[in-house]
This record gives sequence, structure tokens and C-alpha cells, in this order.
Amino acid sequence: METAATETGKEIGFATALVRLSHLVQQVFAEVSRERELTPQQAQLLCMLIDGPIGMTELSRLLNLEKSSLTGLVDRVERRGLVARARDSHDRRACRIAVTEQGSRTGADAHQAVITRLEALAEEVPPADKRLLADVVAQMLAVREGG
Amino acid sequence: METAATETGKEIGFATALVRLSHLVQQVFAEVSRERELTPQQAQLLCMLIDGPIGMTELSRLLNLEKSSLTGLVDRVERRGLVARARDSHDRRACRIAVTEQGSRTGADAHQAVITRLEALAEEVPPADKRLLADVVAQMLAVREGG
DNA sequence: TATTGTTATACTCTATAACTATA
DNA sequence: TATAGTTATAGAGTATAACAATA
Repeated sequence: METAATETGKEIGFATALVRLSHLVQQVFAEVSRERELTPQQAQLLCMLIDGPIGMTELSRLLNLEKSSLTGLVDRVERRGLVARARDSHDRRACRIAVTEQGSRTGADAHQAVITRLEALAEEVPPADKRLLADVVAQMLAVREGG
Repeated sequence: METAATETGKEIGFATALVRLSHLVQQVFAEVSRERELTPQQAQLLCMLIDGPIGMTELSRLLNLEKSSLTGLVDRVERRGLVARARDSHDRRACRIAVTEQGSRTGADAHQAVITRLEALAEEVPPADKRLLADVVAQMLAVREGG
């Protein structure tokens, strides 16, 4: 079995490490969201829209959510003035969700805070190890998408 | 900036890799839970109890949940016969949540399925890299707990 | 007084099924 | 017919505040 020993004597397997890491990231994300009076789902939505507007169907795929669930989520974030539905110029059934100016600020700010805190937790990790880890992640994501 | 290049030309930073990895783990966990007709939260609760009974206060700390939220979660899982509240022999205010036999089977099964699928996604990753990643995670968790 | 856990309340999140409008 | 998105409904998850029982 693959294990990792720490100075505290704990040993954890590879998959267990991934699960723990996931919890850690979720906690950081929850903290950052809460400080901005957002739910984690709302913050995730904003972060997802930073690079440009996205339609509901594509968003539901990216967030792994049913479209009907997304409707409500977008409703609540729209009600707070952080995103807006815009008509799609080529398909009158469709709409594109875009961040407002305030939503853009909040989303970028939250995104940066998450990055900063995660980097802080890895302050002592050598850059080469970080690069390797990012490579491993990219590889796993490729497997998921390809397979 | 720390970046990682994949064969598809995508480059992602270290912190971004952690966030993506977290999503991946969450998706795997959601799939495994759903196949067992559990919510991710319910499955997580079961997994948490595999190694023995835990009290509500400690559980709420481990799950990062308010105690009042945990009450409902435990209620629903108890109603399905997967866990049971037992009196604490030394403190009559407290109770300890324990898995039932069925809950134990379901929890262990779900846990194993998550491990198996994550390992499958990392099939091509060299063992040495996996160990390194587990070490890095252990180190980050230590920072979080220590700081 | 402090701690353990629950209740009451109000939202948010989520899925399923049925629907409208457009392609 | 198929697709984009919404509505209706029901249940699950969550936090805050107030509470009961015990330490």
C-alpha cells in the first residue's frame, strides 16, 4: 500500500490524501464564501463566470447540477445583483449568465482569496513538488474526461 | 507562477489544481453516494463512524457543521436504520452515534468504492509521485491544524 | 456557569416530473 | 422531434436563536 509518513507519525494512503485534501479545500472555500456573505455554491457560480458569460445548459454541466437546480441558484444570485441573464443573440430559447460589475469584483476577490489561502498552507512545499502535484492532477482530470 | 503543462496544452497553477482536484473528489463521492441512495453528507457521516462511535459535539467539529444541523442529519440516517444514538455511560447529557450493522456495511462499501475509483483515475501515476502527493497533503493538513 | 444536545424557524440547495417556447 | 430553460413540488442540508437537561 502507498503510504505517507508525517513527522507526527500519521500515515495516509494516496486516495485518503485526496479525500482529506478535498475537505480542506472545501473548508477554505466555505470560509471565503461566508466572509463575503455568499454560500459556497453562489461563490462557485461567480468564479465560474469570471472568464465570460455561459449558458444554463453549459453551466449545469460545469457545476454538475440539474438545470432546474441551477435556475434557482441563478435566481438567488441575480436577486442580489451579482449576475444577470442576457438574451442569446442567436437562439431565442437560450440565455447567457453574466456577472455584473459587483459580481465580477466579488467573484475575482473570492477566487483570489481561495488561491492565496491554499498557497499559504503550502508555503513550505518546494516549488518542484507543487509543479509535480499540479501535473498529477492534470493527468487525473484527463483520465476522467477521456474515459 | 507555478504552472503545469499537460499534453493537451492546458496549464494550471498549484492552487487551481487543488481546487480542480477537490471538485473531482466531490464528484466521485457524489456518484458513489447516489448509487447507494445516500446523499453525500449521509455517506460522509457513515464513513466518519467506521472506526467507532463518536459524540455529537466531536462529530460536528469533524464535519464542520453546527450541532443543530447535525441533529437533523443524524435523524435522517437513523430513520433509515444506518446509525443509532447510544447513551454515553459517563455523561447523561451526551450520546454517541454508532453505525448499525447495515450502516457499517454501507459505509465501508462506499468508502472502498471511493478509494478504488480515485486510485483508478491515478492508475498511470508513478507510486513515488503518489507518495510525494500524500506527503504534501499531510504537510498542508499539519499547517492547518497547527496554525 | 458551562456544556451537550435538541427544537423552532427560515433559507438555500437539489432532484424529478411536467411544462413552454424555440429550433 | 429535440433542445433551452422554467415551474411545481418535495425533501435534504444549513445556520441562528432559544431551550432543556446535566455537569
